[in-house]
Amino acid sequence: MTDASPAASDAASVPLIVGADHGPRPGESRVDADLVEGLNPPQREAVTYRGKALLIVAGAGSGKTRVLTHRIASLLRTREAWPSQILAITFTNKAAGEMRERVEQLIGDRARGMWISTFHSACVRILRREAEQFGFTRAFTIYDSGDSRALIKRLVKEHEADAFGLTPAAVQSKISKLKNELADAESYARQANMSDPAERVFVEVFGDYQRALQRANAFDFDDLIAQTVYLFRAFPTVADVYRRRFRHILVDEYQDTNHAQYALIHELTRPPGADAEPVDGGGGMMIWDAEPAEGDAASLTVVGDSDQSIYAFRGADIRNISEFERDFPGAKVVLLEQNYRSTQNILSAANAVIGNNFDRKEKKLWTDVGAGEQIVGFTGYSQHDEAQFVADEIERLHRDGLDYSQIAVFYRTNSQSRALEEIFIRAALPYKIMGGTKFYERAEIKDALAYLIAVANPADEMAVRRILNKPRRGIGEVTATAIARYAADEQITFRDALANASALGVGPKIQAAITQLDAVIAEASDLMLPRSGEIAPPTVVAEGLQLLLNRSGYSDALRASRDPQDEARLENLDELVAVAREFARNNPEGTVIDFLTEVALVADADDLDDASGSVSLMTLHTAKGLEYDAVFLTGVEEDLIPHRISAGEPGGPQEERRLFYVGITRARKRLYLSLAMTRAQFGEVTVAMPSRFLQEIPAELLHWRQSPGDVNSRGGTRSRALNSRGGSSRGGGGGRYGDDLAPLGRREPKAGLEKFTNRIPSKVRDNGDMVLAPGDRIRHDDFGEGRIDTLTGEGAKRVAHVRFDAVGPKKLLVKIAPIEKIG
DNA sequence: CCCAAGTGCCCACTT
DNA sequence: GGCACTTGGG
Repeated sequence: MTDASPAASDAASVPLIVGADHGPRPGESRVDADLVEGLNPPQREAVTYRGKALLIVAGAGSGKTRVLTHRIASLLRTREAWPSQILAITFTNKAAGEMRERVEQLIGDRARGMWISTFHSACVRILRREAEQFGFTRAFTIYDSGDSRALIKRLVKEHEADAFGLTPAAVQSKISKLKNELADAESYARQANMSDPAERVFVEVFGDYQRALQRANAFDFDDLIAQTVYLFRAFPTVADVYRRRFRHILVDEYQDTNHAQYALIHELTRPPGADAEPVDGGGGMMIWDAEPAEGDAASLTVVGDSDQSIYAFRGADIRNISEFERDFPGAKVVLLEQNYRSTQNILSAANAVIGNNFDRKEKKLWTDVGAGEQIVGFTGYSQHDEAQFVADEIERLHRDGLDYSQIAVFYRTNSQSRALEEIFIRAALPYKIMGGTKFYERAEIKDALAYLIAVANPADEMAVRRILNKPRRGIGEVTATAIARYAADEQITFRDALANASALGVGPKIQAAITQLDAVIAEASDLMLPRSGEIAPPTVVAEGLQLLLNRSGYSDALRASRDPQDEARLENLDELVAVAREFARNNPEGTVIDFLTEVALVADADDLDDASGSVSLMTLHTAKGLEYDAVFLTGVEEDLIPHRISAGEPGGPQEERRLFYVGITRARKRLYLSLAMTRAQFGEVTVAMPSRFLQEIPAELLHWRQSPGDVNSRGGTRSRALNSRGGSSRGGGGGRYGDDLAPLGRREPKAGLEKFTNRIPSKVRDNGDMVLAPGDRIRHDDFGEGRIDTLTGEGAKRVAHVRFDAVGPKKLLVKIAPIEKIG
């Protein structure tokens, strides 16, 4: 950062925004006793410290949310700050909601007016206010990754960029990375190697992309942050408005901030007036000019834990937190190490695992609640087996009195949820998939939203193009191009060109269709866009949406369809209308723009509290910040965690370890680590190996119900089975299995099947080199008799396609299916 | 311009 | 094993 050398920055100083009639009284920094009661000394310090910069290094479960909320509450209660002077940034909307709630619990209505939101939401608020300053309108659209991908795809095609090896995905990710670094097409071009044709084309696409966004009056996700930074840098007086307003800035999950977010925080914590033209006018006339507040930077509190940094893939820069003290000389650092969440066994496992990351500040979580249960390990034969174990164990926990809502199942990749779901449905276990809500990504929902955007932001050509032929109106690519050309010739927007269908030189039928579409959008606009001065009734968004869907024929087309899926699509649209109604209830003055903002930014909105009574399923990333009595960490396999793709990336395996660490530390009382020996991927069965992270857990902490060695073993390897407590010998590799990771394919039939007394023993087997041919009859333990149709794959992956007499066709992995040849 | 059938590619994580 | 995109015939 640049010089943060506020003249006044000693600890007790109080922000000095004193309005004429209201404002906090300076000089009070008493913190009410109840706000520090029950806090340990470092927590207390983190709540009461008053200085310009505070870093709270908060280990997992160390009560950081409590500290943050109490800190905010104390600032408000002592009147050191008004709510409107507080900006608290959280990582998710959900976390923001919870924080607001908890502050309100502490101090009631006084909390109203705080900005507690994500980076993205905060930036949208700022950008909507200031959009006119730099060529946008406050009705701008927010493009999600799908939207920008569609746009980039078109541009890549136009530039024939794929000829240079530039795929849309690669271009998108490169642009995103650059924006997170605050680079734009021009600045990138200046330092790019422009003799490389691929670079030249990329720069062109990047530039076109940005111009297209501008023309569409739209920002992509990354722009929301970056453009706010540009705005502040280009318009110091605008920046000063927010610098004067936000006197206390608090940032949660600071380890996951990227450079743009870091820069934004720095812009906001610069002393106001430092780089502004002195606003003239004789002095004293400015709203915010009550004080010699010039030169007084806002106070900054950041909370984070570098061991939980898991978003490097989207530009998170761990240095933001590790170099905080250098960025903010004189910063206070408070370390929270006492854990109030988990048992010592869980913490010891977590400490042991994360200790393998080099280049980290030593930090050891501890608790005084005692050792607790051992961690339970289980190796399933397949992912279904593994899921069955999870389901059975959950049922047992539930029978023992644990509520479903206190149980969570984590996995590395979203695709792993399928097997779990299948088993859970069969077991009638109530579950809910958190995050990963694809609701707003469904085609019909995106279509409906595009209709709304066509009304709210007619400049957004992408949205209008999207609905042009939905439902089918006979308007294809040719017609769309004609419209675009006409719009360009006449210097009007694509949307306005629809009003002049007769001038397009298209057939009468298509003309009529265009005119009809234009009329529907116009009618909805009349309804939904409040005339100046008027405030539309809150129901107007839901009504307008309904109108658009009905009058456009969209709903009718789905109703008339014979595709059974279209019924579900209709239901989804009904749900969207219901969301709009709910939105109106919560935001009586909410406009269609506000509604679109919410659905664009709140992807996981649905999981606020309706997970009650259900087991929660989610990715490890989604799990961050949450906690459960019992946690199942599934798919603990090489290539999954650490993920295959991470292996080649610098810092990849370390980040994967942190992810694993995050998963472990979510558990309060019980932790289960499970894996499968085989896993179906891309419709093909592959052999899995135990994750290297498993051997980083001290053997005495982990009790294997069924170890990889148990499933895998045959004579001679058992003693080296992974941390095997069941194994008779622990000699040799000391429980390590580093050289014992050969896929089970090469195993021979083994002795000692009787040892698998715990679960599904009949399925744990190895058929060795059973030779099968099409036409052979076999008997399966569960499916009965059947006949082999075909065989595919080789070796351990050899698959038999079998038609069973009783249950029909099935695919079986020959190597290990519980089958025998008959006849 | 629309549809059905075929093929290629893919599945990291998210605001 | 599933989706997105292409292709060829109405």
